[in-house]
Amino acid sequence: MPRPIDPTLRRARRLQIIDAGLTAFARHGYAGATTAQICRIAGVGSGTFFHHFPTKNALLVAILELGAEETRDFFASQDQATPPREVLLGYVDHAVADLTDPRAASFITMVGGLTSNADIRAALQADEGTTRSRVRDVVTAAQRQRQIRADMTPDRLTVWIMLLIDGFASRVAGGDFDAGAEAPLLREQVELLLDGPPAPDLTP
Amino acid sequence: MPRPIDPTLRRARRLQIIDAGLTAFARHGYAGATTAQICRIAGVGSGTFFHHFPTKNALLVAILELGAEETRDFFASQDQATPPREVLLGYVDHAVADLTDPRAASFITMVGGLTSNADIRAALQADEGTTRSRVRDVVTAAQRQRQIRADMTPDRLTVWIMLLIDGFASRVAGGDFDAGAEAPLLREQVELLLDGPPAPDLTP
Amino acid sequence: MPRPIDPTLRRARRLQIIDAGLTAFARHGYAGATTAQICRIAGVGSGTFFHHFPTKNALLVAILELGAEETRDFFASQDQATPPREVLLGYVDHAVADLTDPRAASFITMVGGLTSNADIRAALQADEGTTRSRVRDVVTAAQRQRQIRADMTPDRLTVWIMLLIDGFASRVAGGDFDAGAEAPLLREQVELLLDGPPAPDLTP
Amino acid sequence: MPRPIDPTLRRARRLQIIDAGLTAFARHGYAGATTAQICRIAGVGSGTFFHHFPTKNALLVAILELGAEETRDFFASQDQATPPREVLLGYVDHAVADLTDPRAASFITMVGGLTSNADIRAALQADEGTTRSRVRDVVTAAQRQRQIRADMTPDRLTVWIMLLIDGFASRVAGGDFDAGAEAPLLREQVELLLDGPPAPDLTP
DNA sequence: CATGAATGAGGGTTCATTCAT
DNA sequence: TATGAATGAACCCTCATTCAT
Repeated sequence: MPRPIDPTLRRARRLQIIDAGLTAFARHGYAGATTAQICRIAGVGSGTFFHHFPTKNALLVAILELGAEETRDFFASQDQATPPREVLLGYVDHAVADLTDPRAASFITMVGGLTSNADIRAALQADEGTTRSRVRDVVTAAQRQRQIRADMTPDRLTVWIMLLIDGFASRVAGGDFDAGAEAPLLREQVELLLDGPPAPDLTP
Repeated sequence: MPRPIDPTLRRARRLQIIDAGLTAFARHGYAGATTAQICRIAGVGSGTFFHHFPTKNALLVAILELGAEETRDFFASQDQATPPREVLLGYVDHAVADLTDPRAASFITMVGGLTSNADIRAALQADEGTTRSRVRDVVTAAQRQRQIRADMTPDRLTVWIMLLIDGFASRVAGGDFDAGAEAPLLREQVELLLDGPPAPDLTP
Repeated sequence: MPRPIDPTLRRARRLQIIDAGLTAFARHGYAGATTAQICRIAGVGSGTFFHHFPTKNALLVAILELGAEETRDFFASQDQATPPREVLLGYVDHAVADLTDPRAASFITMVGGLTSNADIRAALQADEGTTRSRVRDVVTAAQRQRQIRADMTPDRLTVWIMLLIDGFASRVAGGDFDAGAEAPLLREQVELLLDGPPAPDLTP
Repeated sequence: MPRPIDPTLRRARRLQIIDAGLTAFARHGYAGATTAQICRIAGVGSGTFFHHFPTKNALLVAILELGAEETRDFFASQDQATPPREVLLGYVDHAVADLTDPRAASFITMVGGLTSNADIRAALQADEGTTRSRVRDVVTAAQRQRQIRADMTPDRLTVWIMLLIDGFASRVAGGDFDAGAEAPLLREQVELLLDGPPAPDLTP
């Protein structure tokens, strides 16, 4: 007899473990988090963990991929008619919304420091690459429509937008910051970046 | 037998190990770096390591304290006559200069994700506190002298300055960034922050 | 609900798993082979495996018993009229024929090193005992009929015959040997054993 | 201050662990023996084990290499004047002497069944190769001096000598055999092999 | 003071076995 | 009956730390 196994259940277990991993990684860093902790948080046995993820590494990669997917979804769901500048600011809001979960902030911050392992590095770059290429496309469009400054390459502007978000995440992770309350200032800061410094007053 | 040990030598060994620790922590994260690696990099035996630092923890704390001391030195060496606004921008430059060492960038980024251990957390907060109180004092002075915007509390402005530096560090650590080349834009962005958005054009 | 299960089918499944076990045990040794490997080779799920064998141990025992049964069958099928010496040499040929399957050679070799587990040891001894008692009976008969040397006890001769077969298996397992090509030499060697060294030439 | 560490001590510890490994491997097979058992037998902590051998694999390899070295030593210490035939029989005696230690017999038997791991396989082949090349050289010399049969290639004769020793080991390991008591018969059987079957009696 | 051998708790991972479907 | 998800004991190995030399 074949197996009437509900794939939804499997998916759910996977997400349960992914969520636990997010918590543990955010709390203790990657190397500092133990699979035992993750299992305890997820409420599963160690065997179950490795039934779903071949290694601890793979769990991290899965988390990153989930994040990349979310990013892709965000950009895919944007109305083509929305002005690119609005899309960029919308992305910032979207990112901030994620950072409302302090675990996400810590996770993002700690993930930045991961360089030792090869396949983690690869996954990180893939994740970054996803975001960056999406953002850069919108930046390029916005420049073409003269909605933002044109004196910086799209790539550079993209990196700076991500810089602001990273810095924001870092502060949220540090706990000296309420993501919600500071969101408007982040938006403002991004707009200042997109507009560039005001032209010097040349009135005689 | 007396100990004619040259305290200079001892200090040198200490710094040698501290430097190795910086390298290893930056490369593998705190938990990921092993004392064996650190010893190898420093060129000392494990026994020597534990002669100078009772604990791996203690090494991290020492590195943080060294950083805090540098920060104190920076502010202590400032000419009282320098306008506070200039001091702030000078601090940003100072921070960027540190980040030219990619190890420093990685270290700072990864240190942000450390929350599990009690005495590390304490050392981190002490380090942060040092910087923050120094910066806040200067911010306060600058506001009093109307050199920067006054619509944000000194604390909030301080955090945001540090946010920009953290974001910068994160991007340097990520490798998509040349600290030297991007420094001017960081300065510009800090100035935009300090000035606030330009008043809307009210000319009739 | 009745169980109209075809016992033939069940027997087939059993053999399928037994065959997979032979392969896996030969390839990785008993402890080194995993039930997962065996299941994969047999093309069944782990649940099915444990439906047929309560234990990995039990599978090994079953394989051994199958071998013992084959041995019993061989001797049972011998024509009573055949001279015992011929039966012995026939048994050697029979054993070599089995060893043409390199899995069998590896299996036999590795099984020799199994001493830790109690019920495995018991099964091994039972298997051995079967062969040994059958061979010994024939040896005894051959001695009585003066077809082979009489200066060794039947038991000792039996062990030495098995020694030659074991050594042969070991070399086949090692891969430096083609069972078919070397079979005649094994036969010759057994005959030398059965005859003993030639009487010294006493001719004046 | 440098280290006055006695390298003899290190060597002794190594041998202590090697001996424990021999015991454990012989008793439970390679995969079946646990590093914990080995440590217990050797009377050292697990850390010490891995201080001396990077892996369990490496321990097995070390044991094999020790054996190969012994074999080399045996042949190196042979007087050049000894007739090659005597050297061969001397080697057989030497091998039997080793097999007096039942652990050695079990170890040799179980090692024959190891094929899964790459570097173990390599070490095994190196070990085998050592013995085989030494034996073959002597066989060749003996043939040249017409001390043994010439109707088999040196390689083939070599393999058959090793076959007899392997079979002997297997029976010692099985416990149905006293190595010392059976040694003469092994010698006899080897001689039968070296001489070949007696020429058929052609006297009319 | 410097060294590295020794330690053992703990970490990631494997695997025989159970059981709901 | 057949399946494979779930389990946790046990495994191999790592690593911070201790201590005799």
